Amino acid sequence: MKMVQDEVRKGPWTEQEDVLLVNFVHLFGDRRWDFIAKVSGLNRTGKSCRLRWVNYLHPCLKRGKMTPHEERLVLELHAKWGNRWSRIARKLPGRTDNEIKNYWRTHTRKKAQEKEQAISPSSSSSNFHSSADSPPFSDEGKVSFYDTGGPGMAGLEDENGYSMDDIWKDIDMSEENTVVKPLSLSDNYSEQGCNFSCPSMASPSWEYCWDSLWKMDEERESKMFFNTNQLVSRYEYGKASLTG
DNA sequence: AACTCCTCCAACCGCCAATTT
DNA sequence: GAAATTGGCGGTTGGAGGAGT
Repeated sequence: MKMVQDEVRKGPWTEQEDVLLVNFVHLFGDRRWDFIAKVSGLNRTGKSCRLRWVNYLHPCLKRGKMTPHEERLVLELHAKWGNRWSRIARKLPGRTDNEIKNYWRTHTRKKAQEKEQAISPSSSSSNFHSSADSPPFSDEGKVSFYDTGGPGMAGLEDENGYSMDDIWKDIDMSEENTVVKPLSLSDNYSEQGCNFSCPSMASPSWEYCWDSLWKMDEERESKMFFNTNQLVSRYEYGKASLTG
C-alpha cells in the first residue's frame, strides 16, 4: 500500500527543504543525489535535489545582474561553443547554466525583436521566427558567428577595458588550472570536516565558498540553525535506516 | 486603479552519457 | 559485456512581479 508521504514532491522548495538539503549535502557531498534524496527524507527526486543545489543553494553562486564583462563573455563563449550552457557556466564563476540560459533566452529574444523592427518596420513576418535558436546579434551581411564559431572578437574591448585577448587568456588559464577531481565519500569526509567542493569554479577557494554561503540573510541563517535539531534527528533516522 | 505585456527565474521533462551492478 | 541505475545537460514551461498603457 502506498502512503501519501511516498509521493514525490514537486514545485517550489520550502525553506525547511532547503535547510535539509544543504545540511545533507554537507554530510554526503554533492554527488550522490539519489542517496541524499532518500536519506534526507525529502520526498524529492535526486534530480530535483541536484538542481536545487546547483541552481540555488550552492555557496559559490553569485546573485544579481550579469556584469558587462560577464555578458560579453557569455556572448563570446556562446559564439564559440553554442548552446553548451554548462560549459559556458564553468567559465563564469558563480553563474549557473540555468542562469546563463535564461539570460540568453531573454536577451536574444529582445535583440531579435529590436532587429526585426530595424530590418522591416512595416513587415510582421520575420526571419527570426525562432529567436532563441537563431541568435540575432550578427551584423547584416555577415555570417552569423553564432553558427560558425564567431568572427573572432579578439582585440575588442569591453566597458571595463577588458579585451577579448584578456578574456581568452583567462579562459585558457582556468582550463589549465581546473582539475576536475572525482569526488568520493572519503574526500567529503576529509579532516576538514564534511566538506563539499566547488568543482565548477575556475579558481575556487573554500574559504570564499563558506564566506558566501553564510552571507544569506540573518533570518534565514537563524532558521537554518534553529532547525539543526530536527536535522540531526532526521539524520540519525536516516543513518539507522541505512545501517539497519 | 486596472489591465496587459514583458522579463526574470525556478523548476520540470526528456534524452543521453557515465557509472555501477 | 549487458542491463540497470544515476547524474548531467539542454530545452521548455509557468508563475511572480515590474513596467507600460
